[in-house]
Amino acid sequence: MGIAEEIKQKKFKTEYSKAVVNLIYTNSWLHQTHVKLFKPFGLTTPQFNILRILRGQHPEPSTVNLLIDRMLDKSSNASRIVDKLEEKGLVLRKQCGHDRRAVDVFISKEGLDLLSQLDKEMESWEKQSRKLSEEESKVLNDLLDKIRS
Amino acid sequence: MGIAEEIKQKKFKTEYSKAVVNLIYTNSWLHQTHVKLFKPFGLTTPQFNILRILRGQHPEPSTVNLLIDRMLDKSSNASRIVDKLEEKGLVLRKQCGHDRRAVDVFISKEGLDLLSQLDKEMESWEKQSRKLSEEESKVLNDLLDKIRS
DNA sequence: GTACATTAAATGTAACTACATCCTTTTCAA
DNA sequence: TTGAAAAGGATGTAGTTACATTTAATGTAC
Repeated sequence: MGIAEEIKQKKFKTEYSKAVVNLIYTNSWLHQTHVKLFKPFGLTTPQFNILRILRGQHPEPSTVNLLIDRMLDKSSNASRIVDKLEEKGLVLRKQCGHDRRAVDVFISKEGLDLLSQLDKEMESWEKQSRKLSEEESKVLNDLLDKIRS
Repeated sequence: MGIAEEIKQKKFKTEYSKAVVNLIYTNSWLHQTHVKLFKPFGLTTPQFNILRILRGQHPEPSTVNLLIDRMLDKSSNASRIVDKLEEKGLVLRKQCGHDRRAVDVFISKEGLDLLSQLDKEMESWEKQSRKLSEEESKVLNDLLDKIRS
């Protein structure tokens, strides 16, 4: 079912304005599936995102500023997300050696273990529900990059 | 700049998993621009979305359930968004004639006027910042529809 | 008609986001 | 060296979302 039927809007002024709506709608759809996927593991989507960035840096630490810089959703509060992850024992905070304003954030063993479980979940979800080929995905990536350019 | 450079993630397992991240990131980018666009008019993005649905139905009313059904972001609370719009005089609520549980929501003259102002803003924003042709937009729409299929 | 399930919407609440402000440390110009 | 500006992060708060519960009206089986 196309976006027009989905939200019962018959006409769009241009294909582009339809694409803008479609992007928002598809993102919302995707977000719902992620929420359902992460919930059994007690993680929200921003928490998952931060954990993945930390793993990307591992074993090097990340400062909070680096996390903000790389977060997908710039609007959420990195400092407080790290609070939550720390409470759960998934990350560690240490004062940075050479700049005492900065904080080094590390992913813990528990964090890495949780992520590797989630990797499996994500992978099997992708396999099951994936509708695009690699070539189609490549085209989509190029178009999305172009929108923001 | 492609998504990989943008969030400094060098490698993705598949083009599809890259597209998933790209979709989230691009949506966030788009959301920021909408927030900036609507702010001078005192509207949030869900409020704008609800107003547009109401205009689509106008002069027929919409029930709250219809709004929920068509909202782009299913997670937000339609009833409370209508509260805000009502406070601002942009919509009216009336008890529905033949089902007294239901509420008919109408867009007001003020609401229509505000939207037509915003239309102009949106249009000039689209003209300025638009990077995709109609054909490219069409391809994007098809791919997004396919992801959700 | 009466009881029970269902539906439409509103509301309570805990958590989260958005944004401003604060605190501490660092930088840098005079 | 010292005082102002800037940077990194934490925190306060108002508003919003997520989700469960409540209230009221309708539908339905008996």
